[in-house]
Amino acid sequence: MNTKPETTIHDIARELDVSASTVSRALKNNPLISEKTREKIKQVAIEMGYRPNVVASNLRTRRTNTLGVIVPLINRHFFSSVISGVEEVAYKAGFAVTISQSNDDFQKESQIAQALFASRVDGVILSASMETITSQHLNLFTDRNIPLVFFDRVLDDVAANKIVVDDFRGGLLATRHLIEQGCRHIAHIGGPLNLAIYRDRLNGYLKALSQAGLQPLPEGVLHNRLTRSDGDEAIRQLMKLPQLPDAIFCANDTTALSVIIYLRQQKIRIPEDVALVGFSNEPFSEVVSPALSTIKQPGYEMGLKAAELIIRQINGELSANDFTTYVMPTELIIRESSLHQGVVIA
Amino acid sequence: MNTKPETTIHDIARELDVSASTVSRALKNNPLISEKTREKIKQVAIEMGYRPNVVASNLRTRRTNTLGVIVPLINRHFFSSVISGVEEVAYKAGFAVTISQSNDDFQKESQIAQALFASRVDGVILSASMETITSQHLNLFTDRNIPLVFFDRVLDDVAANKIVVDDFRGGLLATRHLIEQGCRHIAHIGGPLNLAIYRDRLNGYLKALSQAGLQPLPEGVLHNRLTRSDGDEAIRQLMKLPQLPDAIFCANDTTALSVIIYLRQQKIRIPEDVALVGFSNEPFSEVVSPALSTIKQPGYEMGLKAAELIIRQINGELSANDFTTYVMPTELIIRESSLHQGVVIA
DNA sequence: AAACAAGTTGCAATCGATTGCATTTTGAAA
DNA sequence: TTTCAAAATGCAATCGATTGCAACTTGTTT
Repeated sequence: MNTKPETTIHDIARELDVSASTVSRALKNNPLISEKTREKIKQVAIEMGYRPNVVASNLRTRRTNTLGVIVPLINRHFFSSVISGVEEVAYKAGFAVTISQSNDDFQKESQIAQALFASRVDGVILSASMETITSQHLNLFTDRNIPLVFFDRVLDDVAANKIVVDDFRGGLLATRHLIEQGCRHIAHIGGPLNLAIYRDRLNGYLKALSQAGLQPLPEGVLHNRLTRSDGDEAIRQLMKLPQLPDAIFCANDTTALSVIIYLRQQKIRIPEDVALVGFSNEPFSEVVSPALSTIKQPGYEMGLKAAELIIRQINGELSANDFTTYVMPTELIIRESSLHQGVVIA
Repeated sequence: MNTKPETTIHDIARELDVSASTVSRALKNNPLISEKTREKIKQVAIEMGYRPNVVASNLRTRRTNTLGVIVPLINRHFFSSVISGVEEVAYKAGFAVTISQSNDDFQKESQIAQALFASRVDGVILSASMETITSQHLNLFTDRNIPLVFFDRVLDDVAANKIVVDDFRGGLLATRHLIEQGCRHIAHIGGPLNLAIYRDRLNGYLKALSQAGLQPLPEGVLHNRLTRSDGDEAIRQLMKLPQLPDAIFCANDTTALSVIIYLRQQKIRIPEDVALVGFSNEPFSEVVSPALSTIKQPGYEMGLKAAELIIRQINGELSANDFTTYVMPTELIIRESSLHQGVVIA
């Protein structure tokens, strides 16, 4: 009933009257070992139900073949897509993936970093919390040359490979599109400005406006943590302004959804009275009514890339002090929420 | 520029002229060590930037403080919610969480099991793939008393703690509700019958019908893997039947969404012509148009429970051969897609 | 047959922490 | 001061795999 005893290389060695080193080498297909003994050893290993003890191996080799991933919230489509991509690549390369969520709490992010460091992951893939301003908590990794790859919510002051979408262009395209629809009083619900992605989206928005000779809506540029309730609060605030917005560019789909729900309640028409563009292309965006225009972010592909990069860094295939920021393409998806011609899904 | 050398307990021991055992005990707050030396040791440990080598500790203690989680698809709201719950509890208890996805592929599920086994996770939380029929691949764990907890897609023939929702009751409530709305020709798009949850949902559906003296729609009970395209195919098939359905109970929201989109295209009204109930309460269900009636599944809470159970098993707090199936409550959420009175969101 | 290189295998230390048991120290009682 | 239990510390083996170096087998070449 209890655990059957584990077979070790020593047991196999004893069985065949060879040394443990020979067994170790044979199982690793080391060419030093003759084919004959190698085959025999492998045979016996199977018969004895041997499983290598990776923990012992890890101790000796100082590698864990484990990647740490820190995201704000696992349970969020964009992030779970990235994780899915990371897992896919990591699995094929023989790495395990350890996931932790910061809940957008800097304190927890730091503690997770500690924990991952203590557990000696070989590399860390990270998207920062909404609260993250400093990067000292990551010195643990940078100090010891433990590879670090950022995605989406990257930190400017850390030298590392980074994967982002073209947030500036996203903001630009979204806003320009709204302008083309005839909107002139365009508000923006943005994220915290300590994070580059939200600065970039904001700047894209500002650029599109200035290119069209327009001003941002006075008091109409808000910044919060972009949750459902933040969005709710923001839209209430916007609808109290002396000059009402005729369009809103939201820095994520979640707040755009809050806007849709609130406006629907208030019988304010979308897009006729207020046009709307979000960011991220969450699954609900396509099916919400009205369908939400948004900027597509290739989460899964970003995950693939992040994993590829970190594994190459771990394997020393990438220069250790020459980092690149990979900009993935964004795409504006135009749906009902911003279409003034008013095409309705057939 | 390169990695600074690691401090070990031996370094600390040498520094203070004590033995490594003393250091080890002191750092673990072992009462054998006097408070005075304990304090001194901790002090020096901090000064020297000591970090315990968990790998060495794991080797010695034969524990990894790691939980393995296998889900069909990370990037799916229900599953990522469960993972989120697992992570929450695990983190607090000092466990790392390793995630893998089977992509609903039995082959991959088996390989993941192998990998988790090899990496010596302390316990495994699992929701089976659509293809999983046998459970031999899990003998690895059961043979060696490695705790296993199933959730949602459980396997009948494995003795383990299991967490499910009341799928039978879900199917019953959903179907009964459709009957109460006046529907008489109710179809069902279900999942593979090798999985108990889909059998239960089907049986709930059948029970509700028979209680009302109704028959299942002839040729109107389909089984597939419940993807978007499966749903698409299924609804096309149903709409070719001699007796058209006036309602459909879908075993998940994904296929229900396929149905909504197809019927919308065909200008078939929901719920007037065909009423609809899904299962799982995905985030899009609330906002799709028409809003989808569905059965709520408490994913996050299931994750919390799964983690709690497996950790208690690992710690030997639970009898090792006395297993329970925990049935979480389901709740019918009634929305537009099944409301014949036709209340529209205000 | 001697000599030597190439091909195989083994020895033993190492990775760092843990722990049963032995030993030493401390302090109080006799 | 002696005695002895209690308290504190150290010894050394252990967890299982890896690897530089030494040692031993082959087989080939003069």
